Amino acid sequence: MDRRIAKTRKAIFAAFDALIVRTDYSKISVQNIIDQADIGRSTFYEHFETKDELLRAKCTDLFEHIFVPGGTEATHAFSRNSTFEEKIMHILYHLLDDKKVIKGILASEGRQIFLQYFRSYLAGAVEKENIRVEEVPDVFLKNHIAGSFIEMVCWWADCDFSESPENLTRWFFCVMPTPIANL
Amino acid sequence: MDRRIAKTRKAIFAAFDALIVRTDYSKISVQNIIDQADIGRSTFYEHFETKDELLRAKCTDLFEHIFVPGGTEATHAFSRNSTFEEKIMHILYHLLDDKKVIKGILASEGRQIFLQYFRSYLAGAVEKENIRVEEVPDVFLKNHIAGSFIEMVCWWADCDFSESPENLTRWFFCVMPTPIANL
DNA sequence: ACTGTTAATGAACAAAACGTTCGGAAACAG
DNA sequence: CTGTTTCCGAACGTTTTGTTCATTAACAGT
Repeated sequence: MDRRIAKTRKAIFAAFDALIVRTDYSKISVQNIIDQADIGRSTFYEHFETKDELLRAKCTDLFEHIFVPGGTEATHAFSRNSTFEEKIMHILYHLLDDKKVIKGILASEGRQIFLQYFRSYLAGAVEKENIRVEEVPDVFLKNHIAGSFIEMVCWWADCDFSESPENLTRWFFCVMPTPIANL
Repeated sequence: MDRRIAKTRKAIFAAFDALIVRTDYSKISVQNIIDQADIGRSTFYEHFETKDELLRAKCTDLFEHIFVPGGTEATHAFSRNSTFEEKIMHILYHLLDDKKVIKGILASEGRQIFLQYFRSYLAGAVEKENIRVEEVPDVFLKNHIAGSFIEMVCWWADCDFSESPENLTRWFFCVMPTPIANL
């Protein structure tokens, strides 16, 4: 509503993005963000209690865009009736959009918070697919699928996203247990 | 050699263990460790430059015991001629020995450092197995195997290690791509 | 047992980052 | 036009950090 609020938030997020691509998260002080955003000290604290909370807000922002169908943008649609494979690829394409920021976060101490959000959103998505593998408990399997996917993305970021989402998706299904290929 | 050094190091490690099982890593100050270990302030800094370095030393200690065959103790032997499956189980049993500390670390901000060490030791172990899956690059596959294993361990810790290493091992091979079961 | 070396002590210090407060200026909504 | 909300930024107290140093105690080798 109030343009001032939106403006300040935007400036803070932009400042954070600018800093995270070139500085380790742990080395970024609140003052750095304030300077980069060109706002007053108390203003920052009126918006976020801590630096971590800012990162959390950033993650929410990021993953809402990726996982929530009715998001503001319709860049790559996440339609409810797409296959599991299509959903996987959809996520990878989205991550590619913010690759610099994501690589920055993953390479820093912000990684943990980021992965926590990633995992929780991903768990929701995996939950919806009805996947079974004989002799293996469901919770175990779900953790394995979400976990492997996350590990793959981390690996992807490590090598600067230098593989196509198509390749990743194909390989991912190759290393999944046999029953999953048939979806 | 010098008993004083060994004594102090031991006291610091013990203090760290005692604190990590009941306090989040990020909330533990160097002073806390000093108080718990009952040593002088400067003494701590003569042994470790930072709290993180202490955690790293702790991780080295932990994983050397698990992964290096010629370790001081021969509790569970990690013989070179055991199968991949046996090695997996061996690691799980070792982790169980320190479950409280490991759970503490994994639930805190120390998680990242811990996992970094875990990953690097594990990569070495996976490297030695000659594993292939058709159509999938080796580096990808190795990352998948090490990554899945780590995710499994994190999940295990999350549910308080309330599953036997035997079960975990069995399930783990169930969800691995087919060619791996034949080893 | 003697002796030169090394470690432990803890008070004191400077520096950094944090999070809060507050009075005044500017922007907002209706 | 007006009452409300946000922004500003200097100032402040707090916490934690990592270092210094003179003193005391423990050690290893002969």
